[in-house]
Amino acid sequence: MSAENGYRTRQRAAILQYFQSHPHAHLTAEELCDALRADGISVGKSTVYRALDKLCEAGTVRRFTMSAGESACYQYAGGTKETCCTHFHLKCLVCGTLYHIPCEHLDELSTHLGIQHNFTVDYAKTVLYGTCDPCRRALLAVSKKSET
Amino acid sequence: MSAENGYRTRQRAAILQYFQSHPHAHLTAEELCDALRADGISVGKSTVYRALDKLCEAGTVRRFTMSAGESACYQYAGGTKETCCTHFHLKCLVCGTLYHIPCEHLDELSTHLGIQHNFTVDYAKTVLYGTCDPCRRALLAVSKKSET
DNA sequence: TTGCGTGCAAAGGTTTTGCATGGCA
DNA sequence: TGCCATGCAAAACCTTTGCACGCAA
Repeated sequence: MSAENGYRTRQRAAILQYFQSHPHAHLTAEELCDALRADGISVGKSTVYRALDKLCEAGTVRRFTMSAGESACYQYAGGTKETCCTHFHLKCLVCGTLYHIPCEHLDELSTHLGIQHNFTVDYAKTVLYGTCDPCRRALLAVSKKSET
Repeated sequence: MSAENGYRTRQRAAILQYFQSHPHAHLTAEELCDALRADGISVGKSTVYRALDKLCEAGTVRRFTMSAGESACYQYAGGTKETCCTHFHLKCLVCGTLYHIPCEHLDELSTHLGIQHNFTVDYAKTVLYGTCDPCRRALLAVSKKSET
């Protein structure tokens, strides 16, 4: 369709470069704005949103939505679409950490869904929510404390 | 904690009854508002939000978040907490339909994640996104058409 | 009678849009 | 030169909150 993504500007280059040098960062539009400013490159908020939209369309960046009303988080999806599109993501609801899980079991799941349920899972948009090990332990510790 | 959910009012009764008579509906707060008005029961928007919050807390209703900026969707979760908390949900990104998939394969998945990856999946908050069969076919048809 | 529930309006937050200017090609 | 990108401000959007009044218990 459109191999051309438009003009190459200072702002877009900065945003792309930020993601490339922080491939595991997942941050909101505002946080990205701040990070860029910290790097000495001031970019308007609207520009950040517009650039993120384009990057999402191109598949370069992925957008995660937690709960409505909160900011969406963006993360680098790799130059090649394979980096984060061939495995599932686990997001801890407590600490917010995003875990990348390339696992055969999960591949089987999507195959199963495709064959048995006629549903094509979009790895790029799907995030499994739950609680990671460190946080579960921490929660248990807290709940024991409060049992006075 | 609180077996008592407060007063029983005309508005709350109407909302609960709506969900009970439309157990598979998943709609936004605004849509619920409109549906109630159509039934002859006018309920203020804030009241709907407040009631939905309570129902979510109680586990009677679940809240789905699609993408940031869009409205959250609410759906009846049944009187017993088990109805929708023991299986996964598939949401079609094209038509928006929510599919309930109680499937052994998916149970295995969560067991696997718990044992192998120390991650506790929250069924209530996790939705797998993708494309359902009818929509995939429709998309294929469209893309063939545009190949002039 | 007490105090929660309601509804309106206003505030809060994130994201989008309009428009004049600036920069890429 | 032409056109897209930028950035500011304002708008749009969903949701929450403040406050006076009404209704359940």
